[in-house]
Amino acid sequence: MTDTRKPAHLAPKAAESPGLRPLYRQVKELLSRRIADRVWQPGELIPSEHQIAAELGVSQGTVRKALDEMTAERLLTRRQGRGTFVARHDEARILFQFFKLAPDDGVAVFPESELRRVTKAPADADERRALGLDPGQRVIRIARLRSLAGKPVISEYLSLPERLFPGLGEAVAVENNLYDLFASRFGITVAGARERVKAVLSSPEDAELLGLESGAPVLAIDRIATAIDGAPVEWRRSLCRTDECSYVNTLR
Amino acid sequence: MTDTRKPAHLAPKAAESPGLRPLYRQVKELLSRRIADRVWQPGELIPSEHQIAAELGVSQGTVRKALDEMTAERLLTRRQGRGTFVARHDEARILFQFFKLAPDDGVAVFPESELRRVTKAPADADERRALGLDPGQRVIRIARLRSLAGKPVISEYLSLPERLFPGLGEAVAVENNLYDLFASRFGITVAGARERVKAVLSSPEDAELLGLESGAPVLAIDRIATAIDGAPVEWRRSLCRTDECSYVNTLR
DNA sequence: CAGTGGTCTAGACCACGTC
DNA sequence: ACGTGGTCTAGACCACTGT
Repeated sequence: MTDTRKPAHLAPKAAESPGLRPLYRQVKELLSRRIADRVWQPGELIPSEHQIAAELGVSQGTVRKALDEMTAERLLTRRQGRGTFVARHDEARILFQFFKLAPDDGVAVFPESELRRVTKAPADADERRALGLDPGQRVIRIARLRSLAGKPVISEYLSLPERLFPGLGEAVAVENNLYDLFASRFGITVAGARERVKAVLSSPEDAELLGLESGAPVLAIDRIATAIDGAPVEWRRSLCRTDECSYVNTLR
Repeated sequence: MTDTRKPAHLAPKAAESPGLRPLYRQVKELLSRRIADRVWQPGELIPSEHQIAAELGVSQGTVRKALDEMTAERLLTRRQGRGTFVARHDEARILFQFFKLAPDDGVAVFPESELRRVTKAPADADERRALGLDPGQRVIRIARLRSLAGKPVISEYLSLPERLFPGLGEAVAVENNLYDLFASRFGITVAGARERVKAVLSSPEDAELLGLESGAPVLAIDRIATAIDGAPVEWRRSLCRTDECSYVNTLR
């Protein structure tokens, strides 16, 4: 702490502007930006509440409220006695936050993945709509087969904006945990997603991949994943056989 | 405030017991019990933070933290300038919290419901497992057909422990919003649920009800709903055609 | 032991809704 | 004007972690 300048980026409270935001939200957004901009990187220990409070010229309680909300949004993890860390996309987190398919008997595990294809092409209409792209922008298309306990369960198709993932293609072959790869190689932290689930009849190709008779019913999960700033960064369609597992959702 | 006795039900902090809980959690559980026991009823205005703090002999900040968590769990709703209210199961809340089926184009609406059957019988093995019942305990079975914009979309089968819902059967015919009925007639507040979703082939009966060819794929949603205290109070199985709507889930 | 996050307190002022 | 919840502060002590 040799440098204790007060940025005073924050409006103390009663600014005359009508669209007024609480101090702790300003703190939260300032700190979120540091994560999004990789000033603070995944897994890193960030300064203590005291230090941040002193740096920004606000009270520790205000910083705490900001950090609490960021922790609730899974941007941070806090450990009493140790400090506050930028959250990482480890498999345990993915499993809890993003992977909703669980076996009907037994405990959920992270699936294995077999890469089938990686291609690049101009985004089609569906991809442009899902990812908010302009005509002519290109996407990377990935097809892979995912298995639980050695049995193929998910045939998955992803579309990624090529602009956000320059040079992806080799790395995806070896990396099973894609969101961790997005963060470590491309600086893109997936913060949330919206899924639409339907029951459909499997295509002949997917049925064969999954070891089903052609025309068997499968779950179709359409996901649009978004980064910290809310921008869409991935569109994926997962076709799942659900004879021995289910899409599990807890409503609270 | 003529009565300012301090119950002192609360261990101030450093009780010698090892399984120690923070004060605000003790407050939260005490207040949650008042809702579960209907001392405070749905829609009712509860005392102000100040009054509760004085009654329990804790600071306002501690009460606030308890109320904040209860609000996050949708037990309460707070309105600045008005006060804090016990949450009600109005249709808007159900739609947001418990009804995940949304049309692919257009905005989500609460479905209409047509009652098909109400019967009572000893719980079968599946029902006993789902609802935690002992052999011999009875259930109420309800079958109904639910529609969006006049089109049948969900064929639904419910099993309810008869012990919890004495005399249910007539009321269910007129009431579309079941969880509101559970609360107002039987004092049971549904607080959460766990759903398992699969893709299956529809039975001939369900296909006919939903206007599908026999064997068309449908979404099967298995739900176990729990009350404030965590006890299972409802098991339902919903078979949904998803050609024009989807099961929508937001991951954060 | 020092440093961290976690809890708790007491009090101030603000924004909102009602009277 | 008054009472409500919402924000912000300052400081105390506790519980946990590493040295």
